[in-house]
Amino acid sequence: MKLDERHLVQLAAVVQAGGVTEGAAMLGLTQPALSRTLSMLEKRLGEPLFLKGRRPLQPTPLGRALADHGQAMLVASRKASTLVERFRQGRTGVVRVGGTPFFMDALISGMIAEFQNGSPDVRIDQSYGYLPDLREALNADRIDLAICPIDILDEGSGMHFKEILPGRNVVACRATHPLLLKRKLDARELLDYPWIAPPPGSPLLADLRSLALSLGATEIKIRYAGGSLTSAVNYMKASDALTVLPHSVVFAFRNEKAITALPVNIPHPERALGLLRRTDDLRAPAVEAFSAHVGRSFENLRHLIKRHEQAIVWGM
Amino acid sequence: MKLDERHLVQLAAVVQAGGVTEGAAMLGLTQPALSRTLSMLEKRLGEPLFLKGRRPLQPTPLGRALADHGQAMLVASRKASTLVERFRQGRTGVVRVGGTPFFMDALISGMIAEFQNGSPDVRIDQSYGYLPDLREALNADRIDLAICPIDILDEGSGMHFKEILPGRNVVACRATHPLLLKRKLDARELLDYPWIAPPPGSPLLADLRSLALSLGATEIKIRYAGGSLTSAVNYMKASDALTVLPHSVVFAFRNEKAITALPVNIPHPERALGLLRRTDDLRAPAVEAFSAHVGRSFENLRHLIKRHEQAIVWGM
DNA sequence: AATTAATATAACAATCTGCTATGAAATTGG
DNA sequence: CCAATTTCATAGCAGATTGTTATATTAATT
Repeated sequence: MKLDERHLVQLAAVVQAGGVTEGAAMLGLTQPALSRTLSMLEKRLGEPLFLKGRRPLQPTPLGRALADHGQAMLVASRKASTLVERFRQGRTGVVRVGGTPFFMDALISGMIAEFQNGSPDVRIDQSYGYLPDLREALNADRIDLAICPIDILDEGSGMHFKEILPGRNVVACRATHPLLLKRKLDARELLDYPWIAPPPGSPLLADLRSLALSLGATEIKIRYAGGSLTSAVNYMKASDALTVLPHSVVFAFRNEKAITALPVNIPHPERALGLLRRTDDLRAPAVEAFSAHVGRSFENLRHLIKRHEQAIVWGM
Repeated sequence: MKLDERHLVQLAAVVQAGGVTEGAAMLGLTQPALSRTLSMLEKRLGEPLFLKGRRPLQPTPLGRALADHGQAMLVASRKASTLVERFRQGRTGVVRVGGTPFFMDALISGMIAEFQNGSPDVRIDQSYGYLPDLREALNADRIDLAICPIDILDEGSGMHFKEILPGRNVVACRATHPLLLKRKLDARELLDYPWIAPPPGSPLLADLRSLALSLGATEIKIRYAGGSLTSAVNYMKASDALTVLPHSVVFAFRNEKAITALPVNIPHPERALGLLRRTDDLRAPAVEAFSAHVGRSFENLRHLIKRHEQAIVWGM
């Protein structure tokens, strides 16, 4: 005997509400609609679901038992409804985000935490990679969103890119670095210190090379390579080593007062940090919401940086 | 967003089966029917439920989550179906049975246990009463079935009566009663011993009075009254007291060898034990099954009694 | 590139759903 | 005990939904 799920739900509503009229109200139906469903059910089952001629409507044992199952369905139905609702608002779901390690570690991880304060039911799956990997991952639908620096010319090819922070690199060092004491800093003095190489594949590695080139050096003293951001920072804290980092990454460490940027201008790349997504992706709302959050966070960050720099200037 | 329960069930089937075609088979539908349901769901939700252009069909996170709820409904639906099935076969449900205390305690309770060995999901609610109460309870739908002795003339009035055992009373005593030793027993000797009165309201009480009358006694020595069957039997075991009991009740105690019937014939009442039900009751299958079981059990009992008596005769 | 298997679409008949209007029955209050 | 009121049942109808078969697309396989 196959039973229509809807019928059981309606039965449950009637039993729970204690009457056809109230049950109908609970479901947003009219009373005759429900009444008919009950009649049909009873006719098909060949068994009464309610004691006839008694008014507070009283279910038979069978009626009550079936209503229990209907209740389970009703509950599942409600859960499904709220699930959809929340999903639509981007308040539930999964966002698979990939990005370059330094940005992810220094900035995005914190933004994820903030985002989840407001949307605790959105899970974030983070992965690391550089542009080619991320592009590939997007195309293979292994991630929904990539956060990475991209050469500004590099567009098209089924991807949508949204710039969230202009590219700007600095030379980072520990806050107690000897070069910071100099009145006027000659860029060529940088070559006297050991360097930390950014991870292979990182655009920063290319930036470091072009920096060296612009300083007229054929070679720089790479002392340490392959470490994550935390490793690089820790290494810097304990040495006079220098490295090239995005300004925003150094800025993110400002409160620790352990590392800082040297006051030298270095060529800034024709590159900007941004959000990369497939254009044909039917963006899930949670992805949309997270992207918007990241966008807003970086906007705040830009303002923070601007105010911070003005303060520095005033302070000088 | 209200979702059609049926749609979620279908979604669950597709996700569980891993494909539209197999999901359709699982539900006993055709593939296009399911396919359309999925399209409609996606259109209404505005969200994809499956990754497009991938085969084996793979659900999106939302699709999977909704399918989980659908699965819950599917489970509830199946349970409801088997519930109905079993209910129809009388293998589940509630039977409210009322009866006279002695028969219930001596015979019916055991039959209930036997019945439930085959139908463990049928609950039996037992209550006690004599004919007027039972009639009333049947009419008020407090019980489904009454088991009690009824005067054979007494019929009609919206009730259906099925005789299951002819009325036959005996005088019961303990197995070691002195009267059992007599070669020839004069009925008037019964008056020399103390008696246990059946409970007030019991037809046995009337039978006891008419017995006394037939023995020419104006009065009999009532020593004990008001006890249940167990009490009466225990009292008998420890004394020379006599009482009037239905033969079948005494027979039910035959294995204990503690009480027995005196070999005297006493007037048997124009009364029979039977099943009483309302004629207009849309007999639930469980009630039907239980009634049938009780009927069969008493039939067995009749044969048992017959064989037992023949054995006794041969043994004499 | 051809074949195969699976999914999507189309068209149509039957059913079902919901509604409004109205009748019947049971409870409530005098 | 009867009238008023509330609640449930029934009827009729328009529109939505369901299922079917036949056929077109699409992805995987060889």
